[in-house]
Amino acid sequence: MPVDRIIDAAVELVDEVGPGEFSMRLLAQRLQSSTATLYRHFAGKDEILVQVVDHVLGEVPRHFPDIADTSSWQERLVASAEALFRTLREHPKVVSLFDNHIPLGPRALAGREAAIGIMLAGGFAPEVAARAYTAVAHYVIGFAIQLPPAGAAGREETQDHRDFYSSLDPARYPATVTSAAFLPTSLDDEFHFGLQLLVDGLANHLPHPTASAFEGVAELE
Amino acid sequence: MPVDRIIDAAVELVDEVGPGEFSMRLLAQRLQSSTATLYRHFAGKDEILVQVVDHVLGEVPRHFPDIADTSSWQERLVASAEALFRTLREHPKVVSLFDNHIPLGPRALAGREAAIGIMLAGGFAPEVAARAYTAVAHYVIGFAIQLPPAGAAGREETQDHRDFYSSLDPARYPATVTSAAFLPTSLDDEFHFGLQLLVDGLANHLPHPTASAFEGVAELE
DNA sequence: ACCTGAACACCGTTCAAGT
DNA sequence: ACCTGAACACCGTTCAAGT
Repeated sequence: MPVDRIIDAAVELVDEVGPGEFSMRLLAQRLQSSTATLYRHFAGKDEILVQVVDHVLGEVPRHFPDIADTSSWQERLVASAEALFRTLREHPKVVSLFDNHIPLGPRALAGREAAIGIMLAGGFAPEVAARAYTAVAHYVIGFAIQLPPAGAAGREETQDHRDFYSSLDPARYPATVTSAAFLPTSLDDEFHFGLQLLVDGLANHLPHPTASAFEGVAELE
Repeated sequence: MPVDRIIDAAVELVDEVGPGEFSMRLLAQRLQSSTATLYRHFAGKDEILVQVVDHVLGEVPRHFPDIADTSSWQERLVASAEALFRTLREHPKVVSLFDNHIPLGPRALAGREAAIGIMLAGGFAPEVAARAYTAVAHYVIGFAIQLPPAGAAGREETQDHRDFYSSLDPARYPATVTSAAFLPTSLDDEFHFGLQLLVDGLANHLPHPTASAFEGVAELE
């Protein structure tokens, strides 16, 4: 019973039934084996789920568009965050497993290395690069972890939320109702908005402001 | 058996043992009752946990510092996000319950209303106000949900992470190792950095730039 | 009306026993 | 060496039976 076969089946199973319904018995059954056999390869359920997380993170590079070497750090950082987001959207039930710990498996480390490398190459100080990665990564996780389970179809859910907010008592929730009609239709748009905020804010932390948000000021000085 | 007593005990129990170990039997035992009695008041475990989330969100206003009416939208938005973050840090095991759904209970709605109200009062268009709230809320959740369980003591964990990143092979993870030494000591600092990025980025979305990031430009025009 | 013990069909994990 | 059935101590949920 190769370890990889167990992990592959575990990812499939979590994708299908979610971490709540995932059980050692179901996994053993799917592998035509028994639970005790699983315990010969893994210390327990938690260890398997840690490997599931890292396996999914291994799919992130597949979502990277081809980016020219001349691209700005902004384009590269946005592309890497969106690649992570798309990967997590394909495995919505796996995102729950990001609870209570920062993934530290080999694929997670590779992603961290790539993102911090983008910042350093962009001219940021190491301290800023590390903080920037943390901020962006947590934003992506926070967005992904609250996505409704896949079954409900993304756009319908968005519509449901808008309708729900619109239906509230305007006397009690005036700001919520006012803004509800303007909620973005697309989850991708909504995600991209916050991501762009972070990137725009980062431009102010470059040691020697070049292009970007300071263009106007630079020209006038 | 009043409903409030059940919720209070449920919050206590989740705080102590986490959602994983939380069980209807343990809750019934703590209330000197039986599980079947709990089912007379709630449809099931999930419904109780939804109420636990909303109860905890009710504590957010306690973490609001007194803010003068003359404060800027930046100060007010930062204060509200930090109030949510502090609340969640006091209930680290509850944060896992934010999985897979956006809280829509009365306390959650009150928080949403307050934050969007801050943005509208600050002069933002309703569309931007809604997107800004979504971005900030997801950032806070994303940060809070990956916090290690309380037992391990916050600062030690941070130290552990720094040591771990520093100990990696510099040939394989050059950017990670380089930046590791500069990781913030305080989780609050790390949280505040990303939050400030979002707020800075938002200033660019004001319809008529007033004070803030455009000060220099405004003075020169 | 309100509560309960016992039951059902499940868990994660372990271990003696088989090949 | 590798695998397994059966066991242990748990789950969430239900329901007949008690007061």
